[in-house]
Amino acid sequence: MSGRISDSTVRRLSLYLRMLRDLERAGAEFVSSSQLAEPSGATSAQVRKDLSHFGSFGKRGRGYSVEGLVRALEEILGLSRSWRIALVGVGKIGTALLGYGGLAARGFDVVAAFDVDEAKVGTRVYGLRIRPVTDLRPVVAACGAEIGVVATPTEVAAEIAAALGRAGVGAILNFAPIELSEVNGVPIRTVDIVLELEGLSYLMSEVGRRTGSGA
Amino acid sequence: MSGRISDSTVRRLSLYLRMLRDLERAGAEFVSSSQLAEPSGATSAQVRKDLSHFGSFGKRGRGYSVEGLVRALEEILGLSRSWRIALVGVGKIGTALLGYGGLAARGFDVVAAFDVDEAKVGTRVYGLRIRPVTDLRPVVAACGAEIGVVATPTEVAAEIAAALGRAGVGAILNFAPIELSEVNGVPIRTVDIVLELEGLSYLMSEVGRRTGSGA
DNA sequence: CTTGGTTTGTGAAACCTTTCACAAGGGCGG
DNA sequence: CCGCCCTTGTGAAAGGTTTCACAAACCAAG
Repeated sequence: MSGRISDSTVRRLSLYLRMLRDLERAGAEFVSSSQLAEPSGATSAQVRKDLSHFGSFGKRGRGYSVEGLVRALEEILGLSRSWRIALVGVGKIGTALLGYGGLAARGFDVVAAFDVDEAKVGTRVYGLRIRPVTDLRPVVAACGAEIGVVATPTEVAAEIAAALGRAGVGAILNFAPIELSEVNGVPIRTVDIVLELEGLSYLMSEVGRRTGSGA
Repeated sequence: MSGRISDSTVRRLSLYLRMLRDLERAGAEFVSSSQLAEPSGATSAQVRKDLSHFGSFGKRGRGYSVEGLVRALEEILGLSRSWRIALVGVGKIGTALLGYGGLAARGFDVVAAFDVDEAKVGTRVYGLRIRPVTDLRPVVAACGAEIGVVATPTEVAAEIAAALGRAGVGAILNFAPIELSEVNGVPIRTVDIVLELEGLSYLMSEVGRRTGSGA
């Protein structure tokens, strides 16, 4: 058990947890690895292997206790607590995030928002007062945000990420289309919509090449 | 050469292309695999291996012609043309996408937008008229959209994705926090912000466990 | 208590991706 | 034309992830 856990495993654990919470709400007592596997497109063996990295949670012949596994996965994923988010950049994406209730519902609270635009600073967006980026460090420290979100133009994304790291966040989620390298052990994950679209573009073109020229 | 190309390879190709375009704008003539590798966090060997799946683009001793490789990658990724997008769901994320100039700038044009909300239907958002979802099939067919974007609530995401598939799109980008399985050979890629945050939550908790209890 | 049906946990095998290391090729100065 | 230096393209090795397959364990019924 244990060792270094791959991103794909962690990703699947989140998906299992989602399904488990649905099952819990529906009043299910036990669930098998094959039931758990279906919605995430995994196999039952994969579910068992994923869980086995962290311990032994099931009963042979019976499956997993829904409630028990929910608690275990919340513990593993760090979701038995809530996290505070500092958002930098209240443009289109930033605003969409502030208005997205799904975050708070899952334990991710945006507790501070920053922008350079003086016209925005001081106003309230979905109830949260926008602060000037110049106050980033003290405000992040004061409100104890653990996660920084970069929703700025590409040009300043790296700089802002570094500033968030210095301000003390433990992880960063980046929406700018640029690959940021982790600084000071602060992991950075990038959500890059254009990259996803380009991936789809490749797949569609590949099909064309395959069926088109292969005839 | 060729065969099945992995997602990670395609992803990196996009990143190489980005850097190459920057280099082209800056007037560079040639680039080496190691220069190309740096911004995407890859190694020079990986760059060469990635490219080798599609052919032989470099000159030994010299590197790759920037312009030549830009054209080659655009061809490979299907980016020497532009793509038409049909957006379903003009809520917060949908609106942010409509306003995001970065899409059109990179050849992804949103040509149709749909919503169920009658208050929104008929209005214009960033210049685009919102259509009722009931018109999805004919409108998508008429405007020839190749990519569908699902930006609806989770509950209807699967249904909308299926409808987009039937309407004739070749690929789907999904923003709802649900794993959708590809239907009819239409690939679906999901951008799941909560999943990313949970991944970061895991990493932060892991560090805590490692340093905290390992003492 | 024993038998039978079921499902976990897990080594081993298969598969896939990344890294290594070097021969082959190309340009340039002399 | 020659020799030197540089960088590609690529088999082979290493490393990682997924799938397989089965013994061990559990429950329920008789």
